[in-house]
Amino acid sequence: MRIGELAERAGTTTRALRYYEQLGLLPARRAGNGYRAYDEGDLRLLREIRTLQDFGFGLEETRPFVECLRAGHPEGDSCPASLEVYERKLAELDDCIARLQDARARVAGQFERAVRARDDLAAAEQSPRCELTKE
Amino acid sequence: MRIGELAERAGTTTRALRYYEQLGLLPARRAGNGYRAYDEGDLRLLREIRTLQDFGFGLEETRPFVECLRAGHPEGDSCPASLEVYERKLAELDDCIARLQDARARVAGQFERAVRARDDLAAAEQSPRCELTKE
DNA sequence: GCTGGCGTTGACGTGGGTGTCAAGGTCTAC
DNA sequence: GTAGACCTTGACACCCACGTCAACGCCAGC
Repeated sequence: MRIGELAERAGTTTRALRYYEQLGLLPARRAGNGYRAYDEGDLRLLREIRTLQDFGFGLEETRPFVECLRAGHPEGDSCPASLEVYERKLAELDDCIARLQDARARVAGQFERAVRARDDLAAAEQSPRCELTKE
Repeated sequence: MRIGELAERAGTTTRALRYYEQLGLLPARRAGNGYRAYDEGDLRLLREIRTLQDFGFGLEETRPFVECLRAGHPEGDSCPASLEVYERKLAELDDCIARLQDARARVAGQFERAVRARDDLAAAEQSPRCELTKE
């Protein structure tokens, strides 16, 4: 299988595959003419990479999973190193979510305060009868 | 006030201030020698920028707030354009949080499945008495 | 033999907010 | 006058996962 076919079957691009090879993540054998040659195992590895990326993993974080599969294990997450990446990722996600929720709360607070200020001002301008009732 | 003093008082760097000027976000007057000259009003604008950045706003998103202040309003969020940015940001944060929570759930699911698989395998290896009891 | 569709490598661009360096000008203090 | 702290502009570096383009090689079909 050549690069174009693999890219299509995995739903990615040839550019990405060349990049993965450059990182040493998905090295390819070469045919006699210099073309990259892939097999079904590579497709499996590539699908593992894409799935993890979809979860928000960086490419380097997918490496333990790929190497685990390449070592012959049934799943990419059958190895301790992969489980550690899961744990690190969960902690990272929790931290990120917490920070975003904090930011959201602060922005919401500012927004509500600003809206109240605007409405108060509008009310004051619309009813200067307060002045009249005082007089 | 020159650039170094303003940067220090706002807790940022001269590099950032030059960048903001390049964006037209915080233009500076020039002294006779070509040095940038800032006043207290600029410090106020800069603090607005830093506060919003702290909330996760991009620099372009701070522009309506800065222009609102520069137009003489008491707060950066006294203008409708600023309120719109708040609303857009809240929607964006909600969307981002939801996607992260979804990713977190999926990773957690994978993690738990992988741990169970590992433990099942360990249990099977540790007690091959099943074989003996069969015989 | 020629066209078109594959493949190859290499290099630069993207975005955001700076860090850092180079090569110089300006001001203050001694 | 000179050292040192400040300022100026301009330019390149960073991160990440590629997109895009250039200039070329390989191969199948007509």
